[in-house]
Amino acid sequence: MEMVKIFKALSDPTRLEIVNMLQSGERCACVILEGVPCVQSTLSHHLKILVEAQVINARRDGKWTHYSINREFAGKLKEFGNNLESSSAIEASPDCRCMGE
Amino acid sequence: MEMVKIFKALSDPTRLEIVNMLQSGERCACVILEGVPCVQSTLSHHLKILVEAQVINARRDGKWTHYSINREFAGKLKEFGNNLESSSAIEASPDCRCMGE
DNA sequence: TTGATGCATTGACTGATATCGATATATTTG
DNA sequence: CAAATATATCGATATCAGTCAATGCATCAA
Repeated sequence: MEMVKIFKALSDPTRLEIVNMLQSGERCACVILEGVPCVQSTLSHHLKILVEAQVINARRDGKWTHYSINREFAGKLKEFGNNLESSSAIEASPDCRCMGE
Repeated sequence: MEMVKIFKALSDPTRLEIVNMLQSGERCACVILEGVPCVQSTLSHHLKILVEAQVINARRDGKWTHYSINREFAGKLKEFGNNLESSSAIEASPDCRCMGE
């Protein structure tokens, strides 16, 4: 269920764009806003979803909030990919019911 | 946009369950149905979304259709995770407008 | 060819989600 | 304190997505 929340957070073009933007380092919301095709309130909403899914971190600094990629999230996603890659090597389906007929 | 489609496909509990199921090898739809809390028509819908996102492969074999993890997808996801992990090491935000003030 | 089986498609319903404008809150500056 | 700035929240709306029952369409077996 945790991974569902992560994938849901990533399943929006604007939010994925935000994540890409943060790949070059921490950014505050006002700078992110300049690179995203929506108004401030919508951006705030997207950022909240990304934070709640623990995809990104929020760091409050006075007037500004700075956002960055969450390392643990990056690790989880990599692990998920690794597991998939090894399992996709399995071609047979020994215990598929259909096979026994 | 391709990754958005992939993440959208993975952002549903039932579909993620299907992907997990396929980690132990290829399965036909009738077997997948047994491990999933929905009726056959709904399952068919979910499988279609996963196939269209190229998350899984469909292999028709007479009456049955067998599904398996798509290797290329697994690679893409791993790569995405790798990129994130390296970029998340960057703590500074040298070109954030807010920093210069 | 007829009936049974596996899977796909359609249509209707419902709940979730993205979006925006307006407004609120918090912080800094004068 | 008042004005300005950065961000968050709220309320409304419109579109999207998940679910099911019913039905369609192949394929296989008798």
